[in-house]
Amino acid sequence: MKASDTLKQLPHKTIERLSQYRRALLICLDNKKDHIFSHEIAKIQHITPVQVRRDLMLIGYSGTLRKGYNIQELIDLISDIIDSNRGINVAIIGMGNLGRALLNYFSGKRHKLSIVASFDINPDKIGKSVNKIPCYNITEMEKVIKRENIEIGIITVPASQSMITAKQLVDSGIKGILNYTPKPVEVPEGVYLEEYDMITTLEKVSFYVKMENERAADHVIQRKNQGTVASDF
Amino acid sequence: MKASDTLKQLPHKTIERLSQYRRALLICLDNKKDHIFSHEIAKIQHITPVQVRRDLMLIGYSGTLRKGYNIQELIDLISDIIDSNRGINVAIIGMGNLGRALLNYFSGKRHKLSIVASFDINPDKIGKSVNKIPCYNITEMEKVIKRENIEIGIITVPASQSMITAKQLVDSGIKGILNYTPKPVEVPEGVYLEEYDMITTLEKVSFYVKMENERAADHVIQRKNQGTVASDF
DNA sequence: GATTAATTGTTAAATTTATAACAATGCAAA
DNA sequence: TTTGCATTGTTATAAATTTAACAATTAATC
Repeated sequence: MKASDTLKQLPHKTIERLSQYRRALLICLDNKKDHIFSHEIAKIQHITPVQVRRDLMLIGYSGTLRKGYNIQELIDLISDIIDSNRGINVAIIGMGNLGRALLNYFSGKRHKLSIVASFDINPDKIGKSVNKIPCYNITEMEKVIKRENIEIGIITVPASQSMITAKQLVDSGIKGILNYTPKPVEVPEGVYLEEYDMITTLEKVSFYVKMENERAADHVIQRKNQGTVASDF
Repeated sequence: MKASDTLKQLPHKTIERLSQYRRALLICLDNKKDHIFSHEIAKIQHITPVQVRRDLMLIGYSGTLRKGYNIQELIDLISDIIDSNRGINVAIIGMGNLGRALLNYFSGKRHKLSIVASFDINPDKIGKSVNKIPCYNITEMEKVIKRENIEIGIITVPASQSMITAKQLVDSGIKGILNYTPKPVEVPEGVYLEEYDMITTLEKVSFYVKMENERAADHVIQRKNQGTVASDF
């Protein structure tokens, strides 16, 4: 089995963490250190050192005993694995606040992942540029996507438009879609889809805060009961 | 064991899906149907019907055989589970594009989860309102958080400020933090933290698109090789 | 009224993911 | 130089999550 085959079987969670390791390592580069221990990476990412070592084992990277991992080497290896050699072009559909936020956020962050176009229906936006990325009319989607060799589309239109937008993207030959609207879309086999709705994350935080509140309240009740029992003596 | 204890042990993934089910069900409410099958929910969420049924089993909800689940009942039950009775107040720290996007996105969406304040350091923003939510100076954070009984903070400041912001939130007595910056933060025990970096999701899509491209290229090579072999005869 | 097909609810099995255990190694201190 | 200790790499175990299997049941059809 080729090395590339092994990489194809990397656990999904490992892929996510590799992206996060690289991000953390890029920040570490500034700090004049050239090596980092598994427990240091782990601390940053709120996970265990074992998990870090196991992930690195899976991608075949070896550190130096009692010295840790070479930061630059590790960044390069992770980049080899998760980046595409020739680079991948991305478009954002919907230049509202979220679209602009993503555009600012990504601009120039990754060599191999470039946002090269945005789309909107608002005439005030069409024809202008944000961060040097031109905004096209949505009606030109297929033409631009093919011309610019765009493979990934990020959907940040209003929820009511998410499905039609996904269909347009698919019809334009897109390979992957990242949907930020709260309305799930459907894509045919062969198009990779990631749904990401921000309300779910907030509701999850809310749930665990609620749980913690209730747990704390229960403890108060228990202490009160104990107190009552004790005073009976 | 009390029913509430069972709920405390709901798998994390089930919590996330419950939030998503509710969102989907709320959309379905419009469509004049009053019942929905597990396979219909599953289709919307890109998961299997079994998973849906199993999640609903865990929260103790029973549907009607061959008729499905009552949409309104199910919405109400999920709300009972994931919402806090008395409601939870939320603040957004950082009124850039992302902060504004989240504010617009959430406004009025959930009864029990209200964004009640935002913070920034830009004098042009302080004192004004977006979607009727006032923007305060970050220096007033502790005062406002205590006065407004804010329990959750969403961090959308520039990455360089994420750590100091998290510390301020913790010092103000926050219970949960949702960090949207690419720089992980640290919080003490008892504060629930969810990191969400948008670049990880995009890089994951990118990785699987790359893999699919390589797989397709491999197939072409295989076909070519087969062709070559065949032509030898 | 009997039969068929579809759907739920639940237990069991499989898969995925995370953690623990520990041998091997080599740096640092004695 | 030797000893102790921290750290890696890896296998084994455990936990979490998903999927499968299937009995039970009821609505619709014949």
